[in-house]
Amino acid sequence: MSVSLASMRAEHPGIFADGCPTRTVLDHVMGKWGILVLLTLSDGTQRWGALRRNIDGISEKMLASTLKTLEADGLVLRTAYPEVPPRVEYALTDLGHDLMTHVIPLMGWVADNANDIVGPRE
Amino acid sequence: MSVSLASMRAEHPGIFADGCPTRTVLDHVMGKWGILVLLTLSDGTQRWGALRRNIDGISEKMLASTLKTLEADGLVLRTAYPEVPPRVEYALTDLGHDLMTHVIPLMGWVADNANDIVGPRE
DNA sequence: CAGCATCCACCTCGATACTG
DNA sequence: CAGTATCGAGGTGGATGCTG
Repeated sequence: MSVSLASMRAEHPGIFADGCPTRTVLDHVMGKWGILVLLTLSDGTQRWGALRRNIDGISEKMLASTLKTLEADGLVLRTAYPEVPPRVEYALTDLGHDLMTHVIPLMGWVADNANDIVGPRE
Repeated sequence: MSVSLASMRAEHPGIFADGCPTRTVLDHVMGKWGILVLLTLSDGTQRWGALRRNIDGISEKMLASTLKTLEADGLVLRTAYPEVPPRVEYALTDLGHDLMTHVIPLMGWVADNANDIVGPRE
């Protein structure tokens, strides 16, 4: 495991350069909604409607496109049941869970420190 | 330290809701450039010109506005020396270093897995 | 229920030029 | 060297209405 940008650069030359895959991952995962979707799914499999309700402020359009991107990235698994009415469930893949292993502590830090950062100003 | 979204919600009711400070922090830190600036600064104090060169693809405008936001957030410290020619140095604050403690491992994971995520498709 | 299609307002961002 | 000012294209994302 790398412990600094310099050591990461030593292992992966050109890392984080323009056009590097890491940039794409960053854009997908770190975007406005990506993290919130993944975070919500880290609580367990959920249906479309549940996601929509649990992620405050997200529109159907953004939920759909975010889920599609994350599914294509192999972080989210979509399972549609051929029933009437339709039922579709979303869950994290193993890769997604692995990612959240690192993201959850970060979110914990953000939750603990958000008021110190934003609070004094706004 | 929380280990799940549910436990975070137990500690901080309304966390990650619309308008919650965590949303603002997420937008600042996780934006396209915020993470890259913080990551570059985690290697140590750097001057404006060095940052511009080290962060591939960033424009002067975005570097300026990103630095201003992060400085206002208390994550980055700006020090201007009253010299001719001007010299300005940027460094992480203690809060910034604390944040990067959690971000660096995540970036390591991204570096190791980016090809698995993006590679097969693009 | 779980979406997709369309429209469009905003806002981010890059390019360029200029300043102390 | 370290920025600021201005402009304009393009993308993000919200609102609405419709479908299987």
